[in-house]
Amino acid sequence: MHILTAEERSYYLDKYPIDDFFSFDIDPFLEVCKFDKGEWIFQEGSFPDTLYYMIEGKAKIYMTHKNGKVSLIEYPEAPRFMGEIELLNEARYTKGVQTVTETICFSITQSCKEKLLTDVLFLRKLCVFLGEKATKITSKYTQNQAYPLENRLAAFIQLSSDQGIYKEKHTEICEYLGVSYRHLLYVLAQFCEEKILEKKKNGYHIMNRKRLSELAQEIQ
Amino acid sequence: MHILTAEERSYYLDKYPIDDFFSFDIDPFLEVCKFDKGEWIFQEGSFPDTLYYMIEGKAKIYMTHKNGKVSLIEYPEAPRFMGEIELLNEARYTKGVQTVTETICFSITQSCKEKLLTDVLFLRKLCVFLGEKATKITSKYTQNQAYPLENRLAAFIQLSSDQGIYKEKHTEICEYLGVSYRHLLYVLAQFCEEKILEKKKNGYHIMNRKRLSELAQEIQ
DNA sequence: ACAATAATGTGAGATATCTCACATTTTTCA
DNA sequence: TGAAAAATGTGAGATATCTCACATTATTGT
Repeated sequence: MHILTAEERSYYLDKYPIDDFFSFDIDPFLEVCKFDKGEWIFQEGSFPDTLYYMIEGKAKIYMTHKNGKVSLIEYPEAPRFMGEIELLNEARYTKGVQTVTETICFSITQSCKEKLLTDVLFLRKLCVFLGEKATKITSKYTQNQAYPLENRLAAFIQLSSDQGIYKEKHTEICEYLGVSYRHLLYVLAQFCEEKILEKKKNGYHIMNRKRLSELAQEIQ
Repeated sequence: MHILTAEERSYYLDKYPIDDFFSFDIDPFLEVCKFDKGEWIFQEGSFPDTLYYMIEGKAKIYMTHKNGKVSLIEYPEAPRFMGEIELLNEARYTKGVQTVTETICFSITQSCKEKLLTDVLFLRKLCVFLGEKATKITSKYTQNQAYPLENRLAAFIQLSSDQGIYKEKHTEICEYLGVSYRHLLYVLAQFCEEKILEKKKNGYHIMNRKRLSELAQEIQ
C-alpha cells in the first residue's frame, strides 16, 4: 500500500466526491491510497484502525476455519466501506481482505472517530450500507443451502460471464460458492456434457443460454 | 397483536428504559404491544411500516425459496430491533417473522421516521446492531458450509440444552441448521449409538459431555 | 531461461445429505 | 371427543459433495 501524491489525491477526490457523506470537513482526515493487485488490506485476525472507502477495484473477504477450510465470504466491489464494523466496535478483529485488482481507497484515520460517530449523514450512510450487507449475505447463504451447485453455478455464470464467455479462476469460485474444487469441475464438466457450455482456450463459452437461465432461475 | 393499556405500557417502559436510544422524546411515537405465541409479526413479502424493538420473547425469521424449501435464518431474541432495514430503505419487503413465545415489543410508527433518521444516538445504536447482525449471520453460514452436521449439531445442542437435556423441535432445528429432517434424525441416532446422547421420554439426555464438546469445538 | 509455485485437471472411492414413501404418535381445534 | 394436522420416526435408494493422490499446464520471480 502506498499513499498517493497530492496531485493524484485531488484527482480522485474530484472524481469520486465524498463530501456529502459527512457534515464536517473530512479533508484533513483523509488520504488516498493504492493497493497492488493481491495485496492484503486487512490481515485476518488483526485489529484494524483505519476505515477505508474503496473507490476503484475489487477484493475478496476471507475467513479461515479451524479445520483449515477457507470461506470466501464476499466479493466487495467499489464503491463501499471496509473496516466499518471495527470502527463501531472496539477491538473487533477482522476477516482477511485481499485485493483482486489494483485498488484505490480513501483511508480515514480513527483520529476523527468521535466526529464520525456523531455525524448523522455518515451514520445514516453506514446504516444503509450495513443493512444491505446483511441482506445480501443472508440471501447468498440461504441460497447456498437451498440449492445444489448446479443452480447456483448457473446463476453465477450468468452474472460473471462477459460476452458469453465464463472465465473465472476455479480456485476462487469454489471457495466463493462453498464447494470443493473437485466438485466445481464436475459440474462444469456436466454443463459441457449437456452442451450448455463449451470449453475453449479462452474460457467456457455459453452455448445454451436458455437452459442456463432455466437452471439459474430456480433460484429466487 | 394487541396494544397494551396505559398501565401496562408504563410498566414496560419502566422495566426496559429506552430513552437513551433517542435524543428526542420518543414517548408520543411509541406503543407497547403484545404478540401471542406463534403469531406473525411480519408476513413474508409484505412491506412493513413499523419499527419494533423486542423487549421480551423469542421469534423466528424465515424465508421461503422458489423451490419450496424454507430457511430459518435467525432466532431473534429480546432485546433487539425488527423492521429496521425497512425503515432505512423505502419499500423493502420483509422476511417472515413469527413469534416462538409470547412477545412484547415497543412499536415505533414511521411518523417519526424523519426524526429517527437524523438522530445520532439512534443511528449509532442501529449501526452497532446491524454490524453485529451481519457478523453473526456470516459466521453462522460460513460454519454451515465448512462443517458437517455432526459438528454443528453438537455445538447447537450445547447451546440450547437445559439441565443436560436437549428437547428442541426437530422440524424447526433442521430448518435452522439447513439440513433435511431425515438427516437431522440420522445424526441424532448416531449420537445415541455412540452413547453421546440417550433418548428418553422428556428429551435427549447428554451422556458424554466431553465428547460432545470435542465435536462442537471443531468449530472455531 | 529455469526452477518454483500456482492453477488446472482427472480418477476412484468415501461420506454427507436428500428424496420419497409410508407408519406412528402427539397436538390442535371445531 | 373425534377428525385433521403436525410432528415424529424409519427404510431404502439416489445424489451431491468431499477427500486424496497424482498428472499436466500456466505463471511468476530471479
